[in-house]
Amino acid sequence: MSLTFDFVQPQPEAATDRVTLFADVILPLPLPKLYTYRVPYELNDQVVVGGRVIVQFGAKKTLSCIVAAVHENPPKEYQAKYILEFIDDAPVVTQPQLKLFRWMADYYLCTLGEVINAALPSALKLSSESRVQLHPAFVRDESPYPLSEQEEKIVEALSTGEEGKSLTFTEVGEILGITSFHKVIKSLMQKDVVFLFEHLQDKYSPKVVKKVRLAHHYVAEAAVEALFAQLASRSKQLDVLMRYLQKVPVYQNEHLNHQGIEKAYLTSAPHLSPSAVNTLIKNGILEQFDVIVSRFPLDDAAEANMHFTLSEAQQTARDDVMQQFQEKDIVLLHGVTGAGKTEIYIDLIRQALDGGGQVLYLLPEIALTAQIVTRLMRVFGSRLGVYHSKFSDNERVEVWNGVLSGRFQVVVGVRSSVFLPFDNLALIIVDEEHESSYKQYDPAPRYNAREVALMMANFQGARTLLGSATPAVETYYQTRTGRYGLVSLTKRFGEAGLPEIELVDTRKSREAKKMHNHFTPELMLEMERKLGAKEQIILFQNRRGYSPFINCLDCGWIPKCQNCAVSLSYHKHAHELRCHYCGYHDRLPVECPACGSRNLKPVGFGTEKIEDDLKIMLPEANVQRMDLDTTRAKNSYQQIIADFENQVTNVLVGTQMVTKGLDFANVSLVGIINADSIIHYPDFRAHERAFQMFVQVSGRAGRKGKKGKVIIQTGDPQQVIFDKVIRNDYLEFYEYEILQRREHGYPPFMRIIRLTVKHMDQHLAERAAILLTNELVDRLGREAVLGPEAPYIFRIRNFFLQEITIKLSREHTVLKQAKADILAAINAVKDQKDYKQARFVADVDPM
DNA sequence: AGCACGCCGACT
DNA sequence: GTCGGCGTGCTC
Repeated sequence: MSLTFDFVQPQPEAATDRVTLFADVILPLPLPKLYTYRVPYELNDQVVVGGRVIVQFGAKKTLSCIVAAVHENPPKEYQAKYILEFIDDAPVVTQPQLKLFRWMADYYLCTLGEVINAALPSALKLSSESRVQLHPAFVRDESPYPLSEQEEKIVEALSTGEEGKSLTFTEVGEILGITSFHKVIKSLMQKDVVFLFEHLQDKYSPKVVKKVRLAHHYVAEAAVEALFAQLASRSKQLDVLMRYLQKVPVYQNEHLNHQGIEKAYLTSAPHLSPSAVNTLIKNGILEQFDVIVSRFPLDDAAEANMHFTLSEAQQTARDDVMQQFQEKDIVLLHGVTGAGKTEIYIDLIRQALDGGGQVLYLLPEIALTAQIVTRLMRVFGSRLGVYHSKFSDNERVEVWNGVLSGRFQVVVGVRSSVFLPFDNLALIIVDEEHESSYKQYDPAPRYNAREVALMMANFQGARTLLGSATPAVETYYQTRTGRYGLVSLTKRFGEAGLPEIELVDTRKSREAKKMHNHFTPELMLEMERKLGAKEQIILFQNRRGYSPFINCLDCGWIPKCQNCAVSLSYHKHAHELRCHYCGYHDRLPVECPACGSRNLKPVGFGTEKIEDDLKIMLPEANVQRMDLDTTRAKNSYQQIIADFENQVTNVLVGTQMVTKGLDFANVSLVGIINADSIIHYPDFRAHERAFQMFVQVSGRAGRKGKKGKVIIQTGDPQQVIFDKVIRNDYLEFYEYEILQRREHGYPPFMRIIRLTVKHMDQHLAERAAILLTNELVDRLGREAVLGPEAPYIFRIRNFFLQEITIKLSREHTVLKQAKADILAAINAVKDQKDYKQARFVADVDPM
């Protein structure tokens, strides 16, 4: 498939309206190619590449889609349908984005439609089933924007009837009696009159801030003066008024008044009295109103008021990065945890902004906390946009449009922020670049945001700074080949020493019958000691739930998931058995369904059991658990962090979540309950992941000058990896690991593409996989294709799985041809009628 | 992804 | 004899 994105500018000459234009359009569907629609003559000047149009697709569907190219070549085999409506007069997807999206579709073996689908917030997708609702902050007749007659009609329709009434787009069209109603909806959304109705909306309670502004009849200059005269003897009220005018100079620009000011601001200085403010409101001089704000405060005043100074080491590192950017586009900042990388980032961001460019700061989801956002807000104020997956769709659109309009020059965000419409990037920062959560797995595109960021920087001539305490082996390798620059920061900020790491042999303790549940005497003793000293503890156990399975002691029966080939995990709190792969859950049976015995015993342990045991063994401690189960609700994550920060809780038990980006000053002990399950994972990256995990958790121990302690429980303390963890010797770990990778032909020396064949019928899944393997071998050669093989968990959601691993050399030409071959091989199998129901998933660079 | 068209089982 | 099951193919 070849796509062109060349924008054929409609000619401004008189002949324009004679030209027949066609638009190639990206439909938000997993279709392998673009579709061509015809532009109505009279609307030739309205086509915009990157703008949205509404088209009829198939017999029944009208869809909004993105114009990818405009040209004059009528399709030969079919009659193009007309575009029904143009929504945008400026692109919502920019040219650089289209280029990037096309690269993503090619590289990750998916369709452009899938990329667009993942990229656009659904509010920009406008399907005809979408619904709109009056914006909670909208007050009739008080809108700052004039409404057209049509817009008034919709407001009328939405405000008659019960609170929170909503209309579908189709209904809006019916009310207006026109088919081109999308522009009206877009305009209403822009004016904050309506917003997209989301089904989850009831869960979303917007944060409301009380604001005040001058009543409108006082806004004119003469009126303000009269007001001063009127209040001459009320000094308290004058103070308030002065402060308001200082902040909102309505005498310079009357329109400033509409936005008003936070009520709290008027009472924030000691000489100001809240009662004076209330009196002014009561007398109708000020008026109070509510505004819905996003979770993170925008504060213009905070701008540039944070002039922290970098330590000497930080300055050196910063200068070094700058130096290397002269020659290299990509630099790795390898800094131990707690070395103060964030300050360096902030400094570099500031410089990039001063140069007039945009900045993207990527963080893994769990590291994008209120802590870091508040800190960045303080420096960058309203120029900072925040893109987080927990935000509502409307908030995401706000960031999207803010980037387009130039309102947001810096965005701090998660994986999906690589989709935002940047067109002038100067710097991208990928913090914790080794994190596997940068890789999206489930719906296509199965992209790695780090790699996409690098490509985006390449397209836009930006520099990329990768940051990590434990860089991915692939990344570090690139510093060795000289492709990436390298800057190392080895000292912890504030001279806090690295924690002391102790290995404890669980096998010995178990043999000596000294284990207290899953705790060695050493860990128990240390916990008691730290609690006595009023210090805090983090315990890491990489498995949620109470126990990974239940076992009948009499007949050996183990409950299994009915959809997947896994045992069901026991969740004691919910009193349930759950499948961690498909979400199936059931009540815990009272007796064994196989033999009727009541001897059902949990085997193994997860975070929930650790929490439970601790509550009994250390009754005086306040234990909190942090894992997927306790953080599902919207604010629970923040709550757990806050409680631990404020030392309401003493012990935090958690999964991976506790290892990332959280700084707690009072933590002096970190315990890894079971290191072995992490090391012995059947995957070539197991050692790397283990090393990263251990070093990252250890980094949580001991900050602010205190030396922390880490206890690692393992059945085999002799394993080579521990030695490197204890000495925190990344380099030694790297040298060891890179040898393995070279020897066994893994990344960074080879590129891996994993194909998964899925079928409801086990036999057909196997047959299809064998057939596909043969097709692949024919095209790529025997040595490039491994498998097929049933994965460890060979059945998920009722689909039997077969995996084929393809190893390719990293040369671009090889890769390009190989991908074409892979697609051809898949199609060759798909076309056989026996395998019509087989599904094929390609994962490029799997993690 | 949807949605229509089409060919085989249990019902008025 | 039909209604409807979902398997297959198409949508500019």
